[in-house]
Order: sequence, then C-alpha cells, then structure tokens
Amino acid sequence: MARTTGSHSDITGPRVRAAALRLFARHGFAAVSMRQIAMEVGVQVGALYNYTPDKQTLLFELMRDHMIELLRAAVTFPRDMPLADLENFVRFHIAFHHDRPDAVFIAYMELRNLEPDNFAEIEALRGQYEAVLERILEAGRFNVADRKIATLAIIAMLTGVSTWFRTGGRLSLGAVQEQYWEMVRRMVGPEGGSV
Amino acid sequence: MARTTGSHSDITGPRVRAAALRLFARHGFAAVSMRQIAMEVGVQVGALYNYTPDKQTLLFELMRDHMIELLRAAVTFPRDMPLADLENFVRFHIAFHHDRPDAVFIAYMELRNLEPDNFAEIEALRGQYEAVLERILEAGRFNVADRKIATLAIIAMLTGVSTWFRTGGRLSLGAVQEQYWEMVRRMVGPEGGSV
DNA sequence: CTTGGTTTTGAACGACTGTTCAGTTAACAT
DNA sequence: ATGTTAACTGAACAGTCGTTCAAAACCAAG
Repeated sequence: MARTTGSHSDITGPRVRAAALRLFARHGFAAVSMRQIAMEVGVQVGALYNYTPDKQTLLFELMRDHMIELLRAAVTFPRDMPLADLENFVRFHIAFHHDRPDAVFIAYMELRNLEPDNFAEIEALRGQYEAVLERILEAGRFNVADRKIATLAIIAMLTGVSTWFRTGGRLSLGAVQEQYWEMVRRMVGPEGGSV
Repeated sequence: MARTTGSHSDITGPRVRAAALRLFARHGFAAVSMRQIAMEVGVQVGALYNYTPDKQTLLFELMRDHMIELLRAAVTFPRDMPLADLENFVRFHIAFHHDRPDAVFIAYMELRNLEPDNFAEIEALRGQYEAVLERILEAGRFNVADRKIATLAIIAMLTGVSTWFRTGGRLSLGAVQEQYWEMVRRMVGPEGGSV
C-alpha cells in the first residue's frame, strides 16, 4: 500500500491541523506524539511531514493563525463611542473564545513550548490585541488608575470564562456576557455608570 | 561508587520536590524527564524513587501541598466585616501567589496531566478556596447579579497578575494590590463604594 | 570494629520519541 | 492508454522515556 484512495492535500492538511489542535489542547503539546496525531487523521506518521516541517512549527502555526484571526476580528470595531466599544469588546471576547476553546487553551498554555523566535512573534500579536482594549480605555475618559493594569485585569477576567463555562449549564452565554459587561462597566468607573 | 557522602533522606527529599517544582513550572510536566530532575538534584535517576512512587504522584503531591497551604492561609480570615474581608482576600491572593510563582503556575497549568482521581482531589480543594471568597460575597450585601460568577471573575482577574508582574518593574506589589482592590471594590457595587 | 539499615549507583528493561526516505500507489493531464 | 506527479506507506534511525533492582557505599549504634 502507499497512497490511499481519496487522498488529497487540501483534505488531509486541515485534518492534520484539526487533530493537532484537539490533541494539544486535550493533553498538552509535549504529551502528544506525532503518531497520535497521525492515528487521529487515519494516516501513517511520515505523511504528516507533507504538511509541517516539524512538530514545533505545527504548534506555532496553530497559535499564530488563532492570534491573527482574533486580531483581525478585534480591529474591526467601529471605534466611535468608547462605552459602546468597550461593551462590544467584552461581548466579543467572551463569544470568540467560547467558539474556539481548543485554540484558546493552546494559545494560553503552550507559550513555554515555543522556541524563542516563535514565542516573540506570538507575544507581539498578543500585545497588539491588548492594545485594542487599551485604546478603547484611552478614548473614553474611564476612571482607571492605570490603563495597562486595567487592560490586563479585564482580559484575564474575560478569558477565565472559558475555564468553567459549558453550554447547557446554568447560564446561557448571553447571560454570562451580560453579567461580565456589568462587572466591567462598574470596574472602569463612571461614564454612564453608577455615580 | 554507590551511596555518596552526606546523603540523607531529609535533605534529598525536599531537594527533589524543589527541583521538580522548578522544572515542571519552567517546561511543563510532560516535557520534564526524571533524569532532568535527578541531574538538578545531583543524583542518579533511580534515587528519585526513594521519594516518590512515580512521576505522576510527584506532580500530584506538589499540587496538593500547594492547594492545602493556600486553603489553610485563606480560612484564617477574621470573617467579621465583609468589606474588610474582601479587601484582605484581594491583597492576600495577590501576595500569596506572588510568593509562589512556580507552584501557582503548576496548579493552574498541569491539571490535565493528573489522573482522574488526583484531578478530582485538586478540583475539590480549588472549590473550597473559591467558597471562601463566595462566602465573603454572601456575607456582605454586595451588588452582584450572580455570586458564583463574580467569584470566578475576581479570582481569574487576581490570578492573572502573576502572568505579567515582575518585581522591580514599573509598579510595586503594594501599588498593584491597591489598584486591584479598587477595581474589585467597584466591581461588586456599592457598600462604601461610589454610590 | 562489626553489624544492620539507609541511601545511592549503574545498568538494564521494553516501549516510545521526532524525523527521514526509498518505494508504492492514486489521481490527473495528455 | 500512458506518463507524471502528488500523497502516502512501511521501515528504519539514533535517542529518550519511566521504572526496576542487585550491588555498593555510607551512616549510626553497639
């Protein structure tokens, strides 16, 4: 046997990435072997190397693609009214991360498994994403003592949702978005707030 | 050669745990080999098995000990005035986690590498810690729509500090505590707040 | 100085690791 | 129908993995 029936680059390629994403998120980059990925795809190990030069690059590209997609979606904000932009950001962050639990998990947990150059690139993208929120906080005259800290605090808080939220649980995603928006709104002080 | 001069169980034991903690935090459980740990301790691999039945248990006990210490420190709160208790909790959480960056990192990142039974035990301890904050929020009549969500949001926000805070940076730990307390105070609404 | 117990070594076990590549087969163009 | 190329197999490479264990070396007590 060699090439299997119905085998195509544009079919196997995405399947390799999907399997890697799933397994890396589930068990961690270091704990997953190339043979496990191959088995999930239904192919022999060697075939994977048609789609990635090595395991490290496979991880890096998954993270990079996720961050780029996140960033692209984030910068399309209208950027008109700061309070509305902030609300949009909060709801967007929760929804976007909820739709991609595996990618989110990897992007936050596997940084230490990246080689220095790759790490720097992902960190830069993350910085750009944080800058989106920071600019919103800057545009509105929110009552924050330190804009950078408020940015990081809000993002950490919102990202935390994906560690416990499960569809079909006590609360709908909409209800969660609502409550987090309420908390963030209060956190950044007045401006249509409670004063 | 066999036993080396000055070798003692009560010296090597802690050194094994310290090395494992450091390496697991740095590179991840799955990426660290028993031989690496042994080398850090200055001993051969086999010697490690005088101090742990296996690698998995070594990880589990590090996490369990950390969680127990965290919990013990947390339940000593006076539990008199809710607003003061909340402030104490915020400052405590930041300080405690800042003092143990490696243990914190492991406790939050290596859950998926625990076998089911071990996982359940750590999760139970985590639940108890969350309950401490939840009870504080319950005692005070804070303006939170959902107590459980507020609990998780606050803890996620506070824990996030350890991902970026470095001693000697722009802000002192005290200043960070101050700002986070301010944000939390606003987040949970009135009660000596801004209304 | 000997005995008994604790601690560590050194080597080995079988299984698994990421990666490479010649050979084989399916798909497509002519 | 034939030739070309893209996709995959199967096997091998040199290491590394967690774990076990007899033998050796140390420490303390008698």
